[in-house]
Amino acid sequence: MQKDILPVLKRYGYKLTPQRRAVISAIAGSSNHVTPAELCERARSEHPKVSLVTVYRTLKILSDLGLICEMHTEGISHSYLLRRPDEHHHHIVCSDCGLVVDFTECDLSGLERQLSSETGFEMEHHLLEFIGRCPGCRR
Amino acid sequence: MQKDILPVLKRYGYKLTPQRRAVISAIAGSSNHVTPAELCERARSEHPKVSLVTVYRTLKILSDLGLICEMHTEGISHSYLLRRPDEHHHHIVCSDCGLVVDFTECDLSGLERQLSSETGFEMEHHLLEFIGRCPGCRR
DNA sequence: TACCTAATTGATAATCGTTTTCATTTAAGG
DNA sequence: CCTTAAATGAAAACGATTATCAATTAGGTA
Repeated sequence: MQKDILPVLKRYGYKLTPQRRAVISAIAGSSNHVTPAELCERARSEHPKVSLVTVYRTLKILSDLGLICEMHTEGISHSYLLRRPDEHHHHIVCSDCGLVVDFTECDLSGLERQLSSETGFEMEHHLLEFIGRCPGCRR
Repeated sequence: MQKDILPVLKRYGYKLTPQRRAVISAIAGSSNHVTPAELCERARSEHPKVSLVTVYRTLKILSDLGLICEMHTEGISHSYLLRRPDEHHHHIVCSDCGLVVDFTECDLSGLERQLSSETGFEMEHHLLEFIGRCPGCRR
């Protein structure tokens, strides 16, 4: 997890401050999507002096490097998740506890081809997310 | 378009004020998704005294009645589109001009069933959106 | 047509999430 | 160690959205 992230930051010339380590460790240790405010709280349990501003800045870096996914589930504030599979993938999100499971076999190429020829659109990308209840929350 | 919307509002006891008519006419007359601020501007061309607050309130009503779709494309402010097909449907959005085309044939039931059995999730709904360039913007 | 009343409006202020500013601190290479 | 550019946190700025409240108005009723 962090073992993968930290060297990447270093390679790009970012300094490995305790605050950054705490934020990264917090997001890497969560299998749920988290908002910046939640992430800040979790990071503080590891390093009490993490400011929300630093959380935003760290998320910006991770996002620029393609290391996190922004979730599309509606809500007031954005939420993020560590990018786990390297490949193109999508998410299944539990509407109850927020657990996120990744999946990579999205075969939308047929639908995409059909819609392209019907509408004349040249597709660039797509956005797919399943929302449901995870085994744990179903009892 | 508006011909469908106005009676619904009336049926639910909402008053048909000139401001509301202007907002509804503005969103009904657009085949692009619009932000509240854009909608306010367009509504003002019909009724100069439409306040942004009223736009937000009207959007809230339309949303509660299921008459508009909230778009998932990232951005600072939300954007909305009149709900055109009654059925379950999704959108193809032009990344250049914002044109939105609806489609109803999304056969995700196979994928959904497969993912359900693999993960144990009980699916509630899904979110699908294609982003591409429309025929006009491709020249 | 002329009220009546509850719903609606707009101005203003409040709120929430996010970004910028800037002076101080610090990681990390020499 | 030293040095320096990068990173930090506090505070303020900012943009989108929501709440407050007094004044206006749609639409039913006398």
